[in-house]
Amino acid sequence: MKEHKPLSPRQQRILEFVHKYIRENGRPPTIREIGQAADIPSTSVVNYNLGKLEQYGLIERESEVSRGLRLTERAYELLGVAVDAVNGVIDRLAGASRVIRLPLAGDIVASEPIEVGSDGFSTYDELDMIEVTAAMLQPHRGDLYALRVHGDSMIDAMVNDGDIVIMEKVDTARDGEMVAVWLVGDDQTTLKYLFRENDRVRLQPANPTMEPIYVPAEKVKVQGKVLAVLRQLA
Amino acid sequence: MKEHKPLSPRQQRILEFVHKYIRENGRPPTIREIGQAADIPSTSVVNYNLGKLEQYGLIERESEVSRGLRLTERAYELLGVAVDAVNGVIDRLAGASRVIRLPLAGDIVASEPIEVGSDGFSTYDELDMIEVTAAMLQPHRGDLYALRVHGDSMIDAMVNDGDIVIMEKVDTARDGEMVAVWLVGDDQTTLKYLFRENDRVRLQPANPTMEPIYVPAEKVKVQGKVLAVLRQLA
DNA sequence: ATTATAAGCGAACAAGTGTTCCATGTCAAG
DNA sequence: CTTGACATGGAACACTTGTTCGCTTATAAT
Repeated sequence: MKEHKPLSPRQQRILEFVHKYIRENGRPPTIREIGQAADIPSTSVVNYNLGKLEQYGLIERESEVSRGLRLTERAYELLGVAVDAVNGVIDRLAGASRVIRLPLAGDIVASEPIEVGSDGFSTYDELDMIEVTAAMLQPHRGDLYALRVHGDSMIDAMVNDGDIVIMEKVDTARDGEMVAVWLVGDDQTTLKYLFRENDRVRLQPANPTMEPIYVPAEKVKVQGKVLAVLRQLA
Repeated sequence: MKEHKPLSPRQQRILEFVHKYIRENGRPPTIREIGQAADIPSTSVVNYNLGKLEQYGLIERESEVSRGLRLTERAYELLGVAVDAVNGVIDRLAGASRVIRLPLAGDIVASEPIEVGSDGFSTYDELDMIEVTAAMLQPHRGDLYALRVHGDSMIDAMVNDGDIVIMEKVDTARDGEMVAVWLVGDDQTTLKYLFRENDRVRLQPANPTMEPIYVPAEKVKVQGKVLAVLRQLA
């Protein structure tokens, strides 16, 4: 029978961190990552405490292997996650609609109009999908798709190179909505807030320090409505 | 659109091995373990082929991190595990939650430092939670939390009033990472890319048309690392 | 046949990560 | 108060693991 003593606060923190790290990163943490998370400045103290957790049967270690650490069944019981895990899975399966998968339909660059298929994107390779939580998106009628921004030309829209823009496939928009428009004659796609003023259109940049542009209405082709912008930092 | 070519036999073997190894070991394999399993005697050939799989969107890698490798959704689908038994589904869901709930810990404004609870955000109202898909986030060690931007002061970070910033609670950062820093003396929070240069810090705006600022290192307090920016359009 | 590109390979190097050493501090038992 | 067990911490070391270099071979395109 393995020894079973109360865990020290540090050991408790280590165990919880390891569990969370594995769940969120798909691999165990390093000694140094554990030390940082548990406020232990010395790798030897982390090693010592891991030795204790191993002695208590809560973890298994592999010698001289990077990330050679795993939680045992006993650890999961101690952490109370067996039941939580099942409930979590049921919750997630039931709530599957909370994640929406969208086709990453291509790039958006200033010098080209947005090209999308006319049949609901079924022509796209289904493997290029983006997942977003439903809460990120407004109610919408048109099909949704995602575009990745290519280049610095969308800076006035507060959109960076590499950002992902979630679009609704519409060709009309209400005043105040942010849209992707193709400017006929200028041969340019731009993302701006759209306002109709008599027979021209005011296109208002998202950056409040920048001035709007005014374009004859017939030169503005709405190509989609912007619902969200997603930016991952490398 | 990501390149999508038929996988070479070696790439197929690598992918299958990686999947099996993760399932059976609870962590990704090393370059050398992959080489041994796929009969590839050279780590640079393994590295080359992993680069190809990454290019095809089948894996994600992390530079200079041991076992810094993960399979993407696309890879799981290509491997045909989406139609596997419930066990497989639970395995995937338990192993990599697709939705992560984060506390919306408050606002970020230029004139105040970021204030976060010291006890893992348990003090926050559970109704103020943000959900993001796991794919949006880099692997991380610190706790995560979300802040809503208040005001126009983050424009140089390409972040708008009302945007949500996903933060990792760290107080140190590597060069090139985007961080929230409190500038002592200036009484200002700013979001910028951080680079150390001798005894001062270069803070580089996200907007490529803007110039960096240089600050003595002791006046820079890192308050968190920016992992993602989410923007909902009204 | 030639050329360009893709893929392969061994070796060295760089960086990450686990282990060990040694000294010090804390605490409980006697 | 002393002693022994336990825990801590910094530093160095040993080893693991990822990346790069320079070259060769294979394959596809012309």
